[in-house]
Amino acid sequence: MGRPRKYDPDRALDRAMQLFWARGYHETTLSDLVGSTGVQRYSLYASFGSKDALFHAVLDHYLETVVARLLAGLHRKDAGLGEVRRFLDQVGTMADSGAGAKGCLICNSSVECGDKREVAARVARYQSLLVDGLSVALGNSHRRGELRAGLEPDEGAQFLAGIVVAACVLSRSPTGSDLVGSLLGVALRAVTPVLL
Amino acid sequence: MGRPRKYDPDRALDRAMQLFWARGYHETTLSDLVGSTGVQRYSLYASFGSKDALFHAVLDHYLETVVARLLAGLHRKDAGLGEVRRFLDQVGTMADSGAGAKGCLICNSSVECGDKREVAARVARYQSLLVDGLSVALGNSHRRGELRAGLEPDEGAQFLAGIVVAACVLSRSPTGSDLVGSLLGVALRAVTPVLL
DNA sequence: ATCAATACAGAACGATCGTTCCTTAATATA
DNA sequence: TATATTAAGGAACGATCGTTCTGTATTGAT
Repeated sequence: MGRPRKYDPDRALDRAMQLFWARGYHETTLSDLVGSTGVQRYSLYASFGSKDALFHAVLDHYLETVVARLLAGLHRKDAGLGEVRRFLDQVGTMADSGAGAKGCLICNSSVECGDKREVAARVARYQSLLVDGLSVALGNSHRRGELRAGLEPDEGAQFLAGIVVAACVLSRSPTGSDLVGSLLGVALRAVTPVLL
Repeated sequence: MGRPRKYDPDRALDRAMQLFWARGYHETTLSDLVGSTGVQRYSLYASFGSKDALFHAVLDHYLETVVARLLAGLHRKDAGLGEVRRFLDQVGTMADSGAGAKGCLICNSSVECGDKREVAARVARYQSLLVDGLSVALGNSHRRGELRAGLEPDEGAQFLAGIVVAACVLSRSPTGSDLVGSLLGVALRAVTPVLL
């Protein structure tokens, strides 16, 4: 009953995500969101409650779409070093996307407002998704003898998770993105056997 | 001539640095700075010009004090793998400093407002200081045969610079700081010879 | 056709931001 | 001692922030 809404909330959520991703939480204003989504202020509040609540919804949306898609390969039961390599390649490609690289929304938000409980929870979830996926893949690799000698799968997973975070952060700065190639290359070699 | 100022500008700069470091640019207000430095608004403007200008001065101050002290060992002419190890140990200690870990002011600022020219310039300077210092040390190590076979010094320097950035970023989140140990440990092993 | 319910559109709100003005106090110099 | 100069202290400014209110339009149900 009542007048039907003229906009698609999911579409608005996606546009809001792009904005927060590119500009960060503080530099994204309600006016920006209104302009980019085409949804009026009041309607945004009716749908999401507040700027903070919208931001949290955006973080969840990011986890469910961008992160899930990126980690899909790693969470396969039989994932191995091949999936790890493909995953790192994807990260490298994102970092190489030029001057407009936005990095990772979760990593950015962790630095910018990680002291807020609701954000910290999403950051924790992101990190555990990342570490767990890598851990599964490296565990399989370990059993198959594809892993660097002396490297525990969990240790390698924590290491590579850190590498990914670094790649995301570095990709946001013009001078930093030059480092991503070496970072990912050496990291991958560090987990693969010497004779492979 | 004229009334002498009651405060020490350098002391104020240092207090301002602590505040920006802990809270970031956007969440640090002029009122916060007045409260923490004990210097009145007008005097802050007289000394530094604006919030932005103060922030840039703070970044320079950070580079000249915190970063310079941290990199001092690496920039010694005869620096080698020992200095690299000590440097990474210091980074790890900073990351382990508990829940109140602030990470690195430059890395934080790069993520939060790296799109501003004045900030990007400091970020670039930071990254080149880091890479150059590591490059010198790894170059010496290479000549002494202390470096992992097949690893170019410059490539290793870029790799380790990325590791440092990751450690700084991860140290700001409670769940991330758990990863720093593995990150630094595996990274150090990745640049040292297998039989060492 | 009428009514209840919902959304739209935009004005307007209080709070807070960075910044500046104004008065008073304190010093160096003449 | 008188004066010029600079800083302190605090009120006040315009702008912009996130948020809410008001009136109108548009639908489903009775």
